[in-house]
Amino acid sequence: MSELNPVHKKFILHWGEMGTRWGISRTVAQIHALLYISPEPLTAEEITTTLSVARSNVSISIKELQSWGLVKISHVIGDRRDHFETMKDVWEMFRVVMDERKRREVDPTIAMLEECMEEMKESPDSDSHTRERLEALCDFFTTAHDWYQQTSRLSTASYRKLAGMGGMVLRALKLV
Amino acid sequence: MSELNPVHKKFILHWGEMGTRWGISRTVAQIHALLYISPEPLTAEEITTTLSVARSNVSISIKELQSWGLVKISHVIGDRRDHFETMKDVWEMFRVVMDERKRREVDPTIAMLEECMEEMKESPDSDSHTRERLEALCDFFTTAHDWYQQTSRLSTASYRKLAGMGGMVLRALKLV
DNA sequence: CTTTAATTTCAGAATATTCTGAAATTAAAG
DNA sequence: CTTTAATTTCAGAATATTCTGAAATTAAAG
Repeated sequence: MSELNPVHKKFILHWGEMGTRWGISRTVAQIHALLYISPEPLTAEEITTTLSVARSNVSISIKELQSWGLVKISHVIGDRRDHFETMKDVWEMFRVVMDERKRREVDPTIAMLEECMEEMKESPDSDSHTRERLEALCDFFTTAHDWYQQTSRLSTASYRKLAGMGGMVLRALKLV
Repeated sequence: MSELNPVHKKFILHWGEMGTRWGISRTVAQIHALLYISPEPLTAEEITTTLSVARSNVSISIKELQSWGLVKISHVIGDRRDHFETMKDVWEMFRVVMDERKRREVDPTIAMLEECMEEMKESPDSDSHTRERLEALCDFFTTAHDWYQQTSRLSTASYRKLAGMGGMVLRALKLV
């Protein structure tokens, strides 16, 4: 895995670019891509040489991936270095990312909106327009949050089943 | 709307920060927040003074919001300036954002994965591990894509209904 | 305890992004 | 056509982010 073929390169570079569009640093996303296609866990040193980035950058980026719950340390007997690997189940991977984004961004946003609405109670007559808008947003986020709570713990197989039945479900519910 | 009260400020600042976490510039997100809570369309000049940013920054940021389909121009008789407004339906708003992100990021990623798989056909025996991983990713994205195609055109009311029935649906499908 | 490999920290360099202000352009009004 | 308000463009400043390389720390091996 230390010499990348053209397909490896293409995938890793693309994944790195996508990362930057979603607020993830390029290196973090590239390391994730590399670990994802690597047949076995890699050491920090191997990642360094394969991606041509500084050793320290790899260290920090791996910490970041660990904080997202995307990378785990594994060890090899007779080798004292840390080896890193990422989950291979794509559905699980996206669930982990969604969970973390919910925790980091959606939850604080709901909290902020509730605080706003609390503060607006003190001057109840004025600014009914703002109240209305913030209520609509809060309502959206809490509904989405509830839906997510109900579905996020489904197994990969259930997700697939649900996705496959999409059209049927909607028709049965007379939503289409 | 040119003098912001504490709740307005809180909301706009928070929305701006959230933007940066998702690859949107702070000003772009703040303008979106301001227009969202504004009872009527605003001119670029009004946005400039309210948010204390350069006029040119407002111009560029509004172009960006327009490219996302989130901001529309409206006109007032007897006033030759452009007035800007954003949609007030939150569900519609997120649908528009999802559509655009799909177009800009998911579609190119699926295309990239398909290209990779095409290129790997030429050396079919080697690297079955990479092929497997890329196939899993491609499968995930296309399934999610299909599901999205089926559900994204639902009305706001249908979304709400579906979200409300979440648990029931899953039980009926024996997924829980 | 000493040696050495592995890892982390962190100041500052490199880079990328965002923003400003002046100049140029566009277009409405007269 | 001329004037003027409105808007856009864009070079470079300001800022934020990412990355490097050296130094410090940690911890395994002997």
